[in-house]
Amino acid sequence: MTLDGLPPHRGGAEELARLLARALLAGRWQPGAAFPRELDLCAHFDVSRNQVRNALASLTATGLIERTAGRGTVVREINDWHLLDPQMSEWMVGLTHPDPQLVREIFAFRYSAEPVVARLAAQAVETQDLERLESAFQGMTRTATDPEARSLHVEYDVAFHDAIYLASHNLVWRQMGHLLRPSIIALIQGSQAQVHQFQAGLEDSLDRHGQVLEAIRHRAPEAAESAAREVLRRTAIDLGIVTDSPLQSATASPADAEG
Amino acid sequence: MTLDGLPPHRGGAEELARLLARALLAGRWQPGAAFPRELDLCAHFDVSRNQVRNALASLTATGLIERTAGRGTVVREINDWHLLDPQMSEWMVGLTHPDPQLVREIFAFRYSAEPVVARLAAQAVETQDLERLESAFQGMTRTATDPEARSLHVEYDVAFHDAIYLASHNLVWRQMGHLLRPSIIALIQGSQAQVHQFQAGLEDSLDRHGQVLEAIRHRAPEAAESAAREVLRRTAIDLGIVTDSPLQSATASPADAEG
DNA sequence: GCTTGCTAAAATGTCAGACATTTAATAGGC
DNA sequence: GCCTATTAAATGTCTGACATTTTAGCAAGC
Repeated sequence: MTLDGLPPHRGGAEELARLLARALLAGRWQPGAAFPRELDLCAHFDVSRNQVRNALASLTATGLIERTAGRGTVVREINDWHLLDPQMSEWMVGLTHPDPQLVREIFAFRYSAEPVVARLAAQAVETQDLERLESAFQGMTRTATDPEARSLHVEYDVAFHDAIYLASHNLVWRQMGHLLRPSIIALIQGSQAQVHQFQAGLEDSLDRHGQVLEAIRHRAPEAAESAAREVLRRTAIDLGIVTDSPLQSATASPADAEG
Repeated sequence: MTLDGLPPHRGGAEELARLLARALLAGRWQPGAAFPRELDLCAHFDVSRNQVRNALASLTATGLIERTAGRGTVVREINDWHLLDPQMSEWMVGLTHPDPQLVREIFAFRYSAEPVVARLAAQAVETQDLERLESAFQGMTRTATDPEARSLHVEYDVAFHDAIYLASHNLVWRQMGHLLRPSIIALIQGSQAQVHQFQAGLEDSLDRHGQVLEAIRHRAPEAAESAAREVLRRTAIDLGIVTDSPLQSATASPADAEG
């Protein structure tokens, strides 16, 4: 596979890295396949070798590619990707055709993790966290009825979930807020077709979010945990993931992913 | 703070990055403080600017430092560290004096997450996963009685827990196996003093690990979840973390970390 | 025929020096 | 006193040459 069709780029090595990363995330190269050589990239994008090397260094750090002196650059398989790297999340945002498997896997993770995080949040929450949660929730409410403000609504949605992770007051958990962004964005893109249905579901979704907020406000761990689970059930529907126990369906049949 | 006392290094930029990272992890510089300039590092370690820049690029990617053209390099605070980056875990291994807060935070995470992962593992486990688990458990058993083989025992311990994460068959969860290594290593180092007590506790620990294995083998999610929790309770004791509800104590008092 | 070893090619890795850009401090003019 | 140019200091970038690692090919020798 060559570089044909990849758009030109303006700006530094970051832009180039983003470009290549998104091509990789979209599955443009098979795992194990050879990645273009440095000089070819220099020629194709008309940039210095320095920029190419910096960009490739980022891709290496996120586990997308593997480089060996003398042999060249090869594309790594999806199991080796550092999905928890914030950089990776940035690259995923706005991906026009995200890998459906990736969306499912990330959601399955959230479905199992987020209730626990909500429980922790209810135990550790402080004033500042509540302010964040309330602000985000109010933003969601305000932008719910206006179809024009959908992208803004998504931002508040991300902020709300991120606030839950932050409220856990754990150094590790709070880093995972990044994962929300691509996941929620994918949600919004997937449901572009059925807007009416979307509007109907929004009320339900909003209500469930509110219950999480209330549970955390009252420092009720059990309630927060189950309320968060309810939110994610709603999200599963919107994502088009099988409605009953999406967790099972997403994790119990990876036999073909063993290689 | 200068570079005085940092040992010389032989070998590439990776070694240099490791050296600097461990100094940062050990708290040699205060958050927000200025990090040495490129040319100073070149002079002190007698390496090319290229190597220094490559090393600093790694530190930037893991969120340890922040660089700005013209201003210089500053040390970031612990909240911004990418604790989930595999690179970071590598750097942490064998840290002689790990930050106690860090150990507590990582353990608090494991305490909340690992039971859920064990539950998933019991649902998604396959033959290959069971083989990994059994192999690791047998290794733990074999090396339990011999005080000489303690470091080997730790390796099997890490392998056992990693196998649980792998058995979840989720792309996100399975990446977190890295977090185990520094956590478990810290455990072994912390209990170096009371060896007798250690030997006594080992039997208990081993027994609890075995119950997790059995629960997963029988595909019993509930049992796996509570068995995993029991393992971590034992670990909490060995880590010297407060025995009752370590989760609370580790997360409910971060008021001083707010800045 | 098989192995061994040398050689050459191709790829990534490293170096050194000059130059560009960004930022902050400083001096001067009004 | 405020605004603006100048200067210094730091990181960022470019370029060309060279080093190192890996692979493949080919040839000599058993």
